[in-house]
Amino acid sequence: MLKHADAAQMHAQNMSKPSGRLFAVTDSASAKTKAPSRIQQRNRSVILDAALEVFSSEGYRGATLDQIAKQAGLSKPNILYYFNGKEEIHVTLLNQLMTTWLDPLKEMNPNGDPIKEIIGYVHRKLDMAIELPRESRLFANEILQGAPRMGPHLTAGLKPLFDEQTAVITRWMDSGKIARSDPAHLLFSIWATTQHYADFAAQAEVLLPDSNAREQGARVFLDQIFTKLLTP
Amino acid sequence: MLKHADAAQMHAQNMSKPSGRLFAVTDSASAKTKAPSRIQQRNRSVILDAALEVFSSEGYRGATLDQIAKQAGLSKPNILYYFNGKEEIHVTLLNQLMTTWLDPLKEMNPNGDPIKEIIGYVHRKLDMAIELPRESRLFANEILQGAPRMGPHLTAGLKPLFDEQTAVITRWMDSGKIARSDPAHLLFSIWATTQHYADFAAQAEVLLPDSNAREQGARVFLDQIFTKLLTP
DNA sequence: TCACTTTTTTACCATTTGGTAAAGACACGA
DNA sequence: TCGTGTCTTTACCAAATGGTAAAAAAGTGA
Repeated sequence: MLKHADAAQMHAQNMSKPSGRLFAVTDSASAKTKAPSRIQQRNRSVILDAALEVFSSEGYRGATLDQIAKQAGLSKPNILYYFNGKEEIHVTLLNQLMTTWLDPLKEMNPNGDPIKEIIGYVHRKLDMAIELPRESRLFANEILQGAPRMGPHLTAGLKPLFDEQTAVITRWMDSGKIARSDPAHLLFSIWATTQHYADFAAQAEVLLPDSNAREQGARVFLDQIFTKLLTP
Repeated sequence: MLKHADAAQMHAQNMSKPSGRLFAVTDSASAKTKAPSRIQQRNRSVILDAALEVFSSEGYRGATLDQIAKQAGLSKPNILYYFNGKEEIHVTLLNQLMTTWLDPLKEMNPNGDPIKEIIGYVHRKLDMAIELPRESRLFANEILQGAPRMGPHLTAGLKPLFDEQTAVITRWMDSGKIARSDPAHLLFSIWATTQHYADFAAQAEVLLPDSNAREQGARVFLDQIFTKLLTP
């Protein structure tokens, strides 16, 4: 536990590193780290991709550095050369994820046609679940576990956007352009139904084996259920 | 890894146990184990309850026997006196869960009023998510991880019931009593929206802190969305 | 090519974790 | 109350796991 404290202090004092370990670029101010080399960029992203694979299917505690190393095609110490530890890798992934996750919601345009905007959001979310199932599961794992390392992100990142967009939806309802229903639960139901296809894929694959039919069926169904709900 | 094989063989040959370890009552035929004592019944259920708590919030690999022991108020070796290992505890929980999980779906009556039956199912599912969040999360964890120890259960238990009930729903649609939509995805959406309130509670609590309002809002919203979908 | 930095490997370590052996405490019917 | 079987504790262990030190290898600019 002292290791991190030591490293932080060294960094603050801008001391030279005694051993051959790269510095985490986590913080912002002071001691500007020099631009990452090509090797660094490549390996960091290889590691993050491998870690995404492992964390998303095993959860944080279930994932091991050995698994990640194997998946990345690197040795374990080599991985610890690029990241200060297992947790730092996980946190990095979570930080990246937050952006990806919030983007589609941001794109909802208050001035557009309400039904089109909301259905469009449903489609973007479904596309994400299908194209980025690992990200969806990483998120699901984190929330399932009580969001131990994402709590602040939810409060600082998601909550404001959520409040903003439920307000937009409320205004749409007030104007009579869509039928009235609880905007918060509307968003919940969009998240739940779309992410279900990534998070519960193991189940869906047993019950509806044809993956093309499943995707197509999901799209049609979600279109239908949300259109019916929203149509005044 | 030989331990299990040994134990299995010993059991098959009905040999007497050399050490003071209780036998798992996993199998059915042969070697009828004598009725469990009151202490045994109590402790097994205390352990299972503790394990449910821990497994559901940490996942299988994230959970440790020490955590379970502490939660149960027993020593680790004591726990291994009642169960042959971590996995056996987990499997026992999963087996119990399967029944609980399938029951509400079974209760859907083919001769009842279609909309009432389906909405009733939605309510039962929502009640379960709210009253048994640990079970919901245990299930979610297992499926998220690719259902490594539940795959057979899905195929043997859930799939037939799923096929049966989608057929019932299809007949209801054929008869014109409810609007047409994909029955499989209808069930998916019911599962997704209801379990969401247990599995993503950490997120929902940040976005909609008042738990009473949340539950009530969920009930009203789900009622509305599924009624609108089903009404011809 | 040479000196210097960055990257990778080898060889470890301390802790955690699932699990065991065996002795001791306890319960209870005879 | 005594003996037998049930339950619990103490004291371990081997493997797995996150992490480190330091040397070797590979790049790289001059």
